[in-house]
Amino acid sequence: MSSSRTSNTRSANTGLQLDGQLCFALYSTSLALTRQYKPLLEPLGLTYPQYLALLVLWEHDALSVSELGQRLFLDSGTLTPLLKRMEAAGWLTRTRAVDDERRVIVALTPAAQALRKQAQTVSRQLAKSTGCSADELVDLTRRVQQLRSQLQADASAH
Amino acid sequence: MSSSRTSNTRSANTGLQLDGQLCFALYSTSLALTRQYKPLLEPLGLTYPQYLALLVLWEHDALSVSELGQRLFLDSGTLTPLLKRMEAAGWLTRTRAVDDERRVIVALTPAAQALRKQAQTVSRQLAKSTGCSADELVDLTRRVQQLRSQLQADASAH
DNA sequence: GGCCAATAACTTGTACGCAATTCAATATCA
DNA sequence: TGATATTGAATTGCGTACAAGTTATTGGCC
Repeated sequence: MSSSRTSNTRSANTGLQLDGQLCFALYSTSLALTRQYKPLLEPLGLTYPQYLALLVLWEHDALSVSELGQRLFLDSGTLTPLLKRMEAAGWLTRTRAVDDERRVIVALTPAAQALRKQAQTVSRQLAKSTGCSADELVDLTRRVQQLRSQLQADASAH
Repeated sequence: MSSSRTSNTRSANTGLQLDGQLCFALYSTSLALTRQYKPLLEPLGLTYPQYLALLVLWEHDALSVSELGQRLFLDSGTLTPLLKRMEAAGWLTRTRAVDDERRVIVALTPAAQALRKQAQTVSRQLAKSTGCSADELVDLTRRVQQLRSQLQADASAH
């Protein structure tokens, strides 16, 4: 009667098996993706979070640190040192906004603009190593995004 | 249809939109999950990776560092300091194996064993904040796990 | 104008991840 | 057996993440 799931011989499921946890699946898969990106980004002198920042700025250049943070779901404590490293590497400039000197505007250099084409190759290679069809990728992405939205809604509800 | 900004639309997809990237969805959602866990684990004095280590050891106590690492997809560079902190906190012991002194066996203390019941509450609360049904969770987990397997297969085929 | 709360970014301290290296213990083989 | 290779942890160095606290600037409000 109280016997739980039919499938999967695992008896007495306490909800604490590592293998069954969505959280761990996302955690370990996200790290695996970063590892997959590394050899592709290393020749360009970029880390994965830095590449994400470029993705945002290629779409919309000249954002403030907090606007960038809203899109990446990261705060200034993470972004400030990351952006300083990217500035030192020559990918972007950081300048105080004239109308509001609290804001720091991040803008791409020509070097970063020129990098955009190579990045497409990186994205395509990654998509290939997932072994998924385009439709599968779109569907899975949407589901994971929806989960993120739900978590954020739940978090802000307290 | 020429260059310039915005284009929230799906036209001219170069594969470089942040929003469309599965990689970023997994990355940001994984971080969001860790943030969600934090207030639940903080009262127990645990971080999320430490909680994952406990999940493994609750299922199978007394593993070597590398066996633990295989299950968590983490290496000794990450685990050694993490396990030392957990040892200092009284959750586990680290002892050299008698038959092979290179191996370090990690075993739970009674305190960590006693924590298992409270952890079930944590897991259940998290599942609730995802807003997903049990079936949805199982399905999404399987898909993400499959993606992880595919990436690892691709990586080892380099 | 002067006071004060809010805001944006920066800083500090802790804890991961991971590549690369080091070190000790074990395994292999001429 | 002794030389050598391999293995398992630990260490080092760098780059995130993030909470908490600091500083400078701005926007009300009287």
